[in-house]
Amino acid sequence: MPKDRSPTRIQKKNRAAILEAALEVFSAHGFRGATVDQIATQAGLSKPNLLYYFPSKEAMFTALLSELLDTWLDPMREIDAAGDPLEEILAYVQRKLQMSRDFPRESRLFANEIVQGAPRMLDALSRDLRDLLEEKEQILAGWMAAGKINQTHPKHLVFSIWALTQHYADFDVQVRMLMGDEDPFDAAPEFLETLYRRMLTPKS
Amino acid sequence: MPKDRSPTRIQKKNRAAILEAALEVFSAHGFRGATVDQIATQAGLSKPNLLYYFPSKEAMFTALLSELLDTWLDPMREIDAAGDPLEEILAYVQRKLQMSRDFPRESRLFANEIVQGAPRMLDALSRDLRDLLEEKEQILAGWMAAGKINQTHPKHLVFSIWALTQHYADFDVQVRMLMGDEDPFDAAPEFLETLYRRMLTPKS
DNA sequence: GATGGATTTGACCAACTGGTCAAACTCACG
DNA sequence: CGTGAGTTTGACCAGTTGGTCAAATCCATC
Repeated sequence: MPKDRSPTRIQKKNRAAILEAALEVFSAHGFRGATVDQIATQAGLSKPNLLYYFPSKEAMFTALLSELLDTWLDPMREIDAAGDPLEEILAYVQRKLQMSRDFPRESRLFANEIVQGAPRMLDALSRDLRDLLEEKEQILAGWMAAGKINQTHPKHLVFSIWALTQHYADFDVQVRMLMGDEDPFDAAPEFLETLYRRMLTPKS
Repeated sequence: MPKDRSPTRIQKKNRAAILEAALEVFSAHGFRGATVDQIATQAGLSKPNLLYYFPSKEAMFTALLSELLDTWLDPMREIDAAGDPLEEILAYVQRKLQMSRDFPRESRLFANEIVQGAPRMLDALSRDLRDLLEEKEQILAGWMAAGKINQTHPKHLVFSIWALTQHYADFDVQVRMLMGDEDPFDAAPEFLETLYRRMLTPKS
């Protein structure tokens, strides 16, 4: 294992290559389904070399998670209590959808883990996600109480945004199989905008 | 492997026990993450005995899939072109939500497989699901053209129903972690009814 | 209650997997 | 350049896993 002094040029390059390869392999096969050898091959390194940089397969996984979770939650952090309620929500939906388009592997990494009970992620989630959701839930509830958007269950509203946007990344093969030539992401932005606009625009 | 004559009492019982155990284990760990030994223990049988009834782990998985897929698609088959459009869709949403509540393991089994690219399921899906979706899509498009429900992308509408309802089964641990004591399925039916009613009720 | 097919299993195997280690190699720096 | 820390790897190991097989046991039928 490399010393934890300031990382050398080589350390930086190899750690990055390993995490990139780990993302590729873990997101495609899940933790159990991925092998260290697969990751090594993908990274262009030998297996013992990987284990020189990370003490174990599990350490690669958790390092990857903690690196990604922050970025993953950023779109939600941007929801601004001072902004226009409906537009804030619609913009969040579009940011989240864009994440599914640009980072499908990250989405599938989380999906894989959560579907299987999130045994290696629940701690991180309850640490980072719980408070964030609570905060934004307050904002949504405030907007509803003020009549700025239609009344509905704030938590379920957030879940629905997650479900609808991540579906395009997590179930990509199914969606593409059923859509044939058409790119799902062509119509998705408008579909979701319409859905949430109709759902949330208060009856004047 | 038992003869494929009419199955004996014991064959019926053991095949059922194995498939039930396989559902439990595959849905929790995915195909690669599940071991034959786990399934055997869960079924109360020995490992060689499992392999007497199914030639391989893969055979157990595909047998399970083909047994479940039909039931899984039933709620969609019930959509009736002759019924009241909005009520037909709302009823479908509720049926699908009920499936997530009553059969979360089945939902997670499919989710696990599809997230990983559905290597063992894509054939079955494109055989059974493609035509069914196309048929119901026509019905939805007809309703929209007739002004019975609001205009929107029919395929994305169906995807949204799948995403929203299955989310409660597939991401169960996350949802429950964030909802604390409250049972997600208490408010979900009303939330989804409201969502689709607002989205689809045509502007009079 | 005998008998032959159906069922069950302990022992086993080869392949795979995560991880170790000592030896070899590379590279920044004086 | 020499040198020592940083990096890489071939060989290896122990545990796990899917699957086999011959022998043992069970059970429906006559």
